[in-house]
Amino acid sequence: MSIQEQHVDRPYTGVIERLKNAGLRPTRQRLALAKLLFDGDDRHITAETLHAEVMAANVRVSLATVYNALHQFTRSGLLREVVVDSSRAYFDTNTTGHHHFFDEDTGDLSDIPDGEISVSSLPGAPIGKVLSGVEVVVRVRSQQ
Amino acid sequence: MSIQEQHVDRPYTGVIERLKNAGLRPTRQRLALAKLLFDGDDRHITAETLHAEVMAANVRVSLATVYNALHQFTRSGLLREVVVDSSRAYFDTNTTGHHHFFDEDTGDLSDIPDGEISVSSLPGAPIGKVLSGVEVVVRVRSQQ
DNA sequence: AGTTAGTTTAGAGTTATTCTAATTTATATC
DNA sequence: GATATAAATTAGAATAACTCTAAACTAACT
Repeated sequence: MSIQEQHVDRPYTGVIERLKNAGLRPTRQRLALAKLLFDGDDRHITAETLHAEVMAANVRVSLATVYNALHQFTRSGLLREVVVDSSRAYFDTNTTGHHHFFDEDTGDLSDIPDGEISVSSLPGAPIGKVLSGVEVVVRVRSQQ
Repeated sequence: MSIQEQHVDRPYTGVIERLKNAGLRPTRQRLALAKLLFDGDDRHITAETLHAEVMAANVRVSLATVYNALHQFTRSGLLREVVVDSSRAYFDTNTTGHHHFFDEDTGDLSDIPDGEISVSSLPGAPIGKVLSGVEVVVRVRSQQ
C-alpha cells in the first residue's frame, strides 16, 4: 500500500501513533492539530495561526487547548520553539538542528537551507550549565 | 584631565553629549537612565530591571518613560535589542556584532566572548529583502 | 520672562498567554 | 457494552508586558 493510499484509507493512523508514542491521548482536538502540523511539509506556526487553521477546518478547539497542545508537543519533541519575536512564540515542526530567516516586517519565518550557514567553534557552556540549543536568526526587512 | 577626574567633576557631561548627538533632549529622566546604562561596563537589561534600578537610585521615572527611552535609544543606535525570550524584550548596551548565552532557568543573558564563536557562509537575504542582523543565541540550562 | 514643541506621566487599553474550576471524554475494567 | 476514573477540554477570569492617550510639565529658543 502506498503512502498515498494509506493516507486516503486511514487518514488518522499515522498521527494517532505519533501521539500515543508521545504519551498523549489521541483526542479529537489533538488529532486535528497534529494532522495540520505533521501531515505534510514542515511548518512554522504560532498559537493564533494554528487556532485559525483548525477552526477553518471546522474542528472546534479552544485557544487554551491549542496552547496546551503546542507545549505538550514541544515537551515530547514533536515540535521545537523558535524564539524570533519578543511578543509571540513560534513553533517549528522540523525539530532537527537548522536555522532561520525572520522577516521583521511581515513576521514570516523561513528555514535557512542546510549548508548555507554554519556555526563554528562553539563555546562551551559556562560552568554549572548544560547546553540546550543553538539558534541562529538572520533578520531581514522588506526592501524600503 | 583623566577620565576618572572628568567623571568626578562633571558627572553628566558625557551622557548629555551622547543624548544630544542622538537628537534627544537631556531630560532628568533620560539622563538618569543613560547614566545607568552607559556609564560603566556593557550591560543587558529589561524595562523592568532598568526601572527598578532607576527607582533604587531615587530618581522617579515612570515605567512608560523607561519603555519610551529604551525604544528611542535603540532607534538612535545607543542600544541594541536582543531577542532571546518570547515573553520579554532584552536590551544590550554593546551595539557591536556579538553573540549571547541565555540561561533559560534564570533569564541571565551574557556575551559569548569574541572569537569563541563564528558564523560562516552567511546566506544572502531572500530576494526583495535586505539583511538587518544576525543573532546567535546559545541556550543553556542550570545543570539538573 | 514667554512661548512652544518636545517630554513625562497616570491610568486605561491591548495582546499574548496562563490559570482555574467545572464539564466532558478516552480508556481501562467489569 | 456499561461504568469508573484519570486525563483532557473549555469558558472565562487573571496576568504580564507592553502601548496608548490626553493632560501636565519642562527644555530651550526668542
